[in-house]
Amino acid sequence: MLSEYKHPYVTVDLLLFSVIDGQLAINLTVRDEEPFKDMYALPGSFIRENESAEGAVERLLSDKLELSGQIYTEQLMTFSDVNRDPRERVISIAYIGIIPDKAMVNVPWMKWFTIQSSNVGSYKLCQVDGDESFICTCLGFDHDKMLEIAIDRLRGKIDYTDIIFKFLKDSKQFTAGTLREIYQSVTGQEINRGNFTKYQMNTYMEHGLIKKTGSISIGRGRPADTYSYIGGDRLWIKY
Amino acid sequence: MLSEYKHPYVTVDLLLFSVIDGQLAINLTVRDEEPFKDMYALPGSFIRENESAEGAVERLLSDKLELSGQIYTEQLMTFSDVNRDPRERVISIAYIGIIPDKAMVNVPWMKWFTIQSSNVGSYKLCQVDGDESFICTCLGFDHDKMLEIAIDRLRGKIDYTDIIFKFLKDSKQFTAGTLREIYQSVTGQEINRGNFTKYQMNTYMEHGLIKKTGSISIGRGRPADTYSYIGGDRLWIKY
DNA sequence: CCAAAAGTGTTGCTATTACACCCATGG
DNA sequence: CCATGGGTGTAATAGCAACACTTTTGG
Repeated sequence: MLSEYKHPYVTVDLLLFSVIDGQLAINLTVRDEEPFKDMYALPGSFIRENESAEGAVERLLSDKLELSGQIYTEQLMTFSDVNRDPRERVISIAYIGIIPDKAMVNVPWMKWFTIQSSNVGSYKLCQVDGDESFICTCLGFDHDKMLEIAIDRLRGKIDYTDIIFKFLKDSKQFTAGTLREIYQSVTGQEINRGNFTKYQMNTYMEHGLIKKTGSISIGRGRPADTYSYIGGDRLWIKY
Repeated sequence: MLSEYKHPYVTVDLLLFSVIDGQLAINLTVRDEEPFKDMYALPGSFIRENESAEGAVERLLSDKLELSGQIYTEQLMTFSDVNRDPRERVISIAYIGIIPDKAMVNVPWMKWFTIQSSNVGSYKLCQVDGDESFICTCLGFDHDKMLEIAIDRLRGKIDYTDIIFKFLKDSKQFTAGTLREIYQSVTGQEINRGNFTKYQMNTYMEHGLIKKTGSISIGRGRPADTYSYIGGDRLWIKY
């Protein structure tokens, strides 16, 4: 015995993001039991004896979300308020996850909600593909707070890391326009098209994150240069 | 019972920083029992049933470090590798703390070590006031990793938050030179004196973090304008 | 009077922004 | 042939870094 105190439960909670129709979106599940029954909340799981928090997140991704393959995740922060779960003392380690396509989550109990920045510090969640398209203003537990912090983190990191590329459906073949749409969806603000193509794409290239493929993409309007993400795991720190 | 799995121990570990003689320094304690007996490690404590992680950190500060009053702390991240403690399964939530003066810690079991950036990703720790002034290259548990991450965090945040002011011995009366010394100690690189006074101090003022007191500080050379920190709790996000 | 420490000004460079112009395609 | 989307150029501006010069004190 290292300490005489009762051990808390420890869980991981996952904030899985994607971009849907030009808007940042989060994947939620409706709670089917108390507490917070019938409210939406983040998917989560208890950490088992023989796994790390990262391991629990991986298991959560494959078991509850039925997502296979490599999914980008990073730790957000840990929430430990004594009464954050009304039943028992539960400490939760929150993780951010990013997937490029909402269709990758293919289980009926998970729903996508687009995130609209309304007032400062609060968001409107609007269900995607919902027959009802209802608006959700409040999540179970302290998941509202987690969401706020996670969005701040995403917005902060999009300028000096390579997380933007985790949203790409095809990271080996994409255009500046595609990347710009993601950028705008995450930050919630418009960025000049010409400048993005010239400077942002150029900076990515200078840092060895992407390269031009040489081929072009066809569609409406002038064909666009396509790029390929080659930037392994390393971060890109500006300057 | 919410889950059938054995609960892990949960602790907080504290990375308490200060600036000593123009160098970033960290407060460590020598371990008096296994594992890692006689090695240096971060001070830590188990989280009790009725307290949050923040509460445990406060208790750690007052009980083990005998620090009273308001100390700046922030969560770093959580470490959950299954075997990070060889005895039992222990998850640790690491916190960063900052105090302005090494003399505030006044217990014999805590020692200060200045941090010298040597190669990339590794640091040399050199004991302060040590009769021996020995060099420590390795800490117990995964505390080396925690230290690395914490230093990165400090260096990253010093440019766009107000943590620099937490190092000030007297936040109501300080000079640009004092602040510049802290800046250089934390980042480990020199910054031009004139520019710091002109631009950095000006930017702090424009963001309402500090104001000129009107009085001047005397000493060798031309008296310096003094400033006062007025920036409450809020962060300062550049631009 | 001189060294030390501090405030302030100048200059050039770089990054960012806004905007304009032209290009290549599909319908 | 024209709307649409994409590449590229230009000019103005803002920020940053290096450096020089001046100011005010203590010894």
